[in-house]
Amino acid sequence: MGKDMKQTTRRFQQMYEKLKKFHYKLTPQRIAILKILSERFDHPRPEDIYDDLQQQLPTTSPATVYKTLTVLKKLKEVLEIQYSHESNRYDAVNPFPHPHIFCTACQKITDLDFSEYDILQKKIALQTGYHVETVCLEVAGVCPDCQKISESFPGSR
Amino acid sequence: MGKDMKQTTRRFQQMYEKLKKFHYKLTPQRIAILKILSERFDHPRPEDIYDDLQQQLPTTSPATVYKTLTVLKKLKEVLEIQYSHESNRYDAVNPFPHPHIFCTACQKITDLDFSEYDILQKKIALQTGYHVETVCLEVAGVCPDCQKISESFPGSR
DNA sequence: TTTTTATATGATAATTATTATCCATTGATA
DNA sequence: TATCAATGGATAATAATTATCATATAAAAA
Ligand SMILES: [Mn+2]
Ligand SMILES: [Mn+2]
Ligand SMILES: [Zn+2]
Ligand SMILES: [Zn+2]
Repeated sequence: MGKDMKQTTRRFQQMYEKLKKFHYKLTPQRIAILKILSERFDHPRPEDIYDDLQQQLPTTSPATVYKTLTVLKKLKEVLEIQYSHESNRYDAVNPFPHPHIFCTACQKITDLDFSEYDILQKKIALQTGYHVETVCLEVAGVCPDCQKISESFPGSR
Repeated sequence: MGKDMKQTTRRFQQMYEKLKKFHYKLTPQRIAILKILSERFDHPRPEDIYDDLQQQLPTTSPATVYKTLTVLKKLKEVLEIQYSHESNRYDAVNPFPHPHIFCTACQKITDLDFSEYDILQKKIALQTGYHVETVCLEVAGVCPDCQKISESFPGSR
């Protein structure tokens, strides 16, 4: 069993227990969604989750996916990444606020490992006098892999 | 003439000249929208701009507001601040990318004067190897004024 | 185990911001 | 002033999400 597998199982169990603790019903639909969420490291959209779900429970409705995400959001078991007039993306693997970086070439969303993110909140609070609640840092650019490709095919974009 | 007035006039002229330079027609609708945009420091939504516009040109359509904003966006004369499933907000007073802070109590959006924003891009590029194109930093919290109010009325929120 | 019941599901409609379409109008140029 | 491509306005289309509501069901109670 790989390390990802262990992490996946643990996240599934954490979410399962959280739902139980707060007396939400553990329906087959919800259990399937939890499993999908715990296995997807790529910040899926509701429709991505719905597509996966169709494999197992073909009668499920998209509304159920949205409703389950709403519940998990309330319980802070999934992080919602909002995009204007595109579908939201969700991260249940790491549900705590963290920054992301989006590659405009290959469209991949990756957790941004930016060491200073955690102290940003304090710095901003100090400089502005605000009581800071959320710090949303979303970066876009071209990933190293895609830079290599565009070097090999100059002028292709 | 106050300082804001001078700044307002200058921004109007800058936008006006930019449109002219790129051979966009200077219609009464566009001129009115430029004036509104140059005067509003509060990051208005398209519907806010439309409401103001109704005072002067009551037959204007919301589509015209959207189309004009699209043009100004392309010319980098307005900054679009995207909100998921809420209206976008626009800043033509300072059209260059900059961070904002939103007060969750009074709903005010203010330019975040965060001195380290400009170097964020380089730091992230260095740490990740990405060619960074945009850095979106949007903070939410309670502004100093609203903190005072909630001290005077403890437990009111 | 059966009964009960509050909650969840699924089908569908509603909502909302934005974009697309299309024809009549008009600003800019000659 | 005549010309014409660009623009405006009315309206339809789009797309993600949320609301509604009758039916089904997980879980607690009997
Ligand atoms: Mn993430
Ligand atoms: Mn601003
Ligand atoms: Zn890439
Ligand atoms: Zn405030």
